Amino acid sequence: MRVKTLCLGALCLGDATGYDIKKLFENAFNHFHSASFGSIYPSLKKLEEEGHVSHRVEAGEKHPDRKLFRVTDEGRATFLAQLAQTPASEQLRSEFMVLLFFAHLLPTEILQQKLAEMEAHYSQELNYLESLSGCEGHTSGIDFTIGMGKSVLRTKLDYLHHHRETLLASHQNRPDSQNIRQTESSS
Amino acid sequence: MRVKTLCLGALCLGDATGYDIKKLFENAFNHFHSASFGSIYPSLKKLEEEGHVSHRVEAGEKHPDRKLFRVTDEGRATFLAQLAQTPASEQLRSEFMVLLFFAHLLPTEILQQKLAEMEAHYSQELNYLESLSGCEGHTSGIDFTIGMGKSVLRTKLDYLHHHRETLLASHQNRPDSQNIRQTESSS
DNA sequence: ACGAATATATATCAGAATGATATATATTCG
DNA sequence: CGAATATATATCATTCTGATATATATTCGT
Repeated sequence: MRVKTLCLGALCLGDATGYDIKKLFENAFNHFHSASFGSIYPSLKKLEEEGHVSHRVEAGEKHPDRKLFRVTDEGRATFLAQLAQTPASEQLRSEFMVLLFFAHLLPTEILQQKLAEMEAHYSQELNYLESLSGCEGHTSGIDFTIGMGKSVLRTKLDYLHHHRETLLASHQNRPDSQNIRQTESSS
Repeated sequence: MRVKTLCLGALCLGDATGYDIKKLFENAFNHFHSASFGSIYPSLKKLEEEGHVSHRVEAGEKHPDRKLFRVTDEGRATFLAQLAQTPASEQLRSEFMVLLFFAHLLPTEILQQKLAEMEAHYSQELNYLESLSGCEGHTSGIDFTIGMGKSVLRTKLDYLHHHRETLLASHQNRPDSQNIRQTESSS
């Protein structure tokens, strides 16, 4: 889904600045999507050119230059249509699994360190999602994403705990574990 | 991790063409990474300019124009160093969860359809990973990624099965469910 | 009270990646 | 025997990221 569409959706929840939308992505969308300022601001510009949103400047009050965007009726209709047509899909991008894929090329101590690092990230994200569970005002759909996110993270942590030692043991005994430093050469 | 680095890693497993590398990403990396031809071919070009890989043309045999790439000693060392420095991290991009986040704006039947669609994808990917488990010749690291992938997919399917009906029920009873077609207007 | 760090806020840009498209041959399959 | 699929390389417009620039307000420790 294009960042443009995502911005339009964000504005369907209420008026917001580009900065506000970024914060929404960092908070509510945290565990399943992200977008940078470099895509948000140009998106808002295009949305306005297309008549999907309008903006007024809130100046003077606190900070200057607060461009508060609002979705138009036409923009709202467009978002609804695009949303209904968006296929349900997911794509994981895991540097962690790339590391595991090539783990036989790494020293065991580095592998150990990467596993610990990933575990820490998982725990941190689980904590975050658990803190979100406490909050009120969530729709049932949002609760579903949080609940699913928590279940997945618990599964990942469990998997890590149950297979960590086995992995490390077989990594240390892997064939070629000496060939990392000396590649085919008999120094 | 840059596609350039990923290509270098792929070539550390054996000589390959750009096409072969794409196939590797589609098969072995399937559940945790992807890359398109539009990034692979330019990456190989740059890697060669930098002296990390070399190539020879395999012509005549079957198809013409098979550019078979091979990593140089320097390229292998570079990849090992970059791999060890890569932080363990993961990023999910889920259109499915975006749909759930905005589910209150959709008719219940569409939501139902999206849930079914996602379930089908999960099942399909689980089947694929289970077929990979049967194969031999995997390092312990690769087995770990497959095992973790399977566990996560089973958790997602379980979550879907256990919360589907509850979500659908509360979606049908959500406030504003009539306001989707008629926005504040009393036609 | 003061300086540092952080938060609010917008904007641009180089570099990277996607997804589509073009081109061409070989193989498989009904 | 024609269609579809697989093999193979390459380019390009559009999109996105991550970094950088700019400026003010607030918070926090000392």
